[in-house]
Amino acid sequence: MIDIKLLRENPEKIIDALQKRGVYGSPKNSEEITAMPYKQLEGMLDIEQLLKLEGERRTRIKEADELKNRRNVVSEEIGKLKQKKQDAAGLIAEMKGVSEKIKELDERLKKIEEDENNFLLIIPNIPHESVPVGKDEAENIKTRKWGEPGQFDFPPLNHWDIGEMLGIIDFDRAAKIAGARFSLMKGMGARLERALMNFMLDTNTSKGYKEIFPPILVNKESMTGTGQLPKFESELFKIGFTKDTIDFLKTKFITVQKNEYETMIDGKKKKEWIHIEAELNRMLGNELYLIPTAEVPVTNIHRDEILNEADLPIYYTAYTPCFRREAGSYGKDTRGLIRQHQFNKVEIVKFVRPENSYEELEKLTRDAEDILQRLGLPYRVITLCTGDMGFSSAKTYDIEVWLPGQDRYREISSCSNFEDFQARRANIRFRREGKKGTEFVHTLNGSSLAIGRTVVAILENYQQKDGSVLIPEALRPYMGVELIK
RNA sequence: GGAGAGGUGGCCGAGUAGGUCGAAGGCAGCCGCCUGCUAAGCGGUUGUGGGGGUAAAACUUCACCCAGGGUUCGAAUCCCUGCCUCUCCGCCA
Repeated sequence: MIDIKLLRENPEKIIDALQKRGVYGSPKNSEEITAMPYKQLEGMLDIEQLLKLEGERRTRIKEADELKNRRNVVSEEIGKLKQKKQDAAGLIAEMKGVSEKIKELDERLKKIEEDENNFLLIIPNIPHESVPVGKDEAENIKTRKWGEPGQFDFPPLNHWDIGEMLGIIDFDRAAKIAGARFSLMKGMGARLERALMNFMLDTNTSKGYKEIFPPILVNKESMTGTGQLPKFESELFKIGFTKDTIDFLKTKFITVQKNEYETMIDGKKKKEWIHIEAELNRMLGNELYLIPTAEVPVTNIHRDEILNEADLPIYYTAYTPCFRREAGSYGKDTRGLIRQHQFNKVEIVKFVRPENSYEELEKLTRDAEDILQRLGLPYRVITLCTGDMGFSSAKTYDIEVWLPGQDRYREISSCSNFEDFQARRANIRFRREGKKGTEFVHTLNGSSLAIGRTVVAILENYQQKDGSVLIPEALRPYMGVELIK
């Protein structure tokens, strides 16, 4: 979330950021924004509208606070009068009116704050000044390269062919069990997943990352904290009813907010009441989401906490399965392990002081690269441009691994500094030694690495002419074999 | 799933026949004093967020005693709903 004070004082900075990301402008439905800011999800962000909301918010606060002050003062007087057994009927009558007025104002204020907050939640982060300005992935910058793509004296195969030939990946049965974009790993394939997970976790913990094994179902607050919600709900798997279903039911029942029905209790007919809208909201509030990345539960470990300066930096690493709907990528990567609804990943997450978060981003990226180096997989590092960066990120490096079967580099890790964007949403603060007040921490994370894609890289880079696959040396202790054949 | 108990400031812990409670007391922390040093002792001080105010402070005001509603002139205190924790019974990996 962006800082509302920054918006107030330097709106041009926010506008500039949105322009660089290509999402600034007046939406067509501007008259609807106040009521439903999320209607802008696919469109442009009209900052002037937001400023108007903010101005109104402050006016209303002033009005309500003055009345509340009056109520507090007079109520105390009434108390004193009553103790002295004196008459206070006049004051009480007056306060009755004041309280009603306050209630009215508070309701309006609440609505304004909801609208404003909903708006703030869909504004992306401000890119760091070092991020190249560009409109899409074509303008990303190749930052560095490690290793050279290997030369093969035979035509290298795709990983799915290798996997099926070796009998270690079974896509057909995975489709039978679950559907498209799922995989079934068998024998040395399953073993390879497990080996990579342990190898990555061991490597990270040896560098001081604390190992975490978090819940993989999380609530709405956690998803909002890291930025997946409200904007990217369609990317997530959800347990229970979806928002669409609830919204549909609401439109059906909205005219009958209170329903009476008969029920049998102890053999007697009894009338009961139910608030349908309240019930639906409650159902929606109880939903859980499958995590798309360990970033979500791990970053939310410290949600609503005030950390000590001495606790920072905090380094975590976590293995989790990850779940993604991959809506809107129907034609892409339909074969193989590249794009799955469920995949494994080892993640690293950092909570740091603001002044060294960029230094920490470099270190974090190097730590992710180190895994690839130890596995002997050639890669390059890409600095994403403003138009290609994720919603929550201020700066992102993608690491792309060389895949001979596809004759190209493919993303295997994404390392980002979110600055205080997530910390503000998730309310993660720290207190400086000897200073009053609190500050938001900076959060960072990166994959180290996506395990499924690492399997792809190993199969394709280490394939042999006879169809077998050599195991990288660093992995042999975990695999127990040197070769899959 | 059934029965009961409870959720108060960094921690412990008062406060439930509603009124001056942001909240007694203790611990921890901070600042002084004292002491050769440490400890003990003495005095003072210490929450978060929003609004106004300021160059920044000072200052001022509102809100916050799990969350959301309600009753009331007024709620930590009363009522409803939800969430969480604990104990017992049942069930279960």
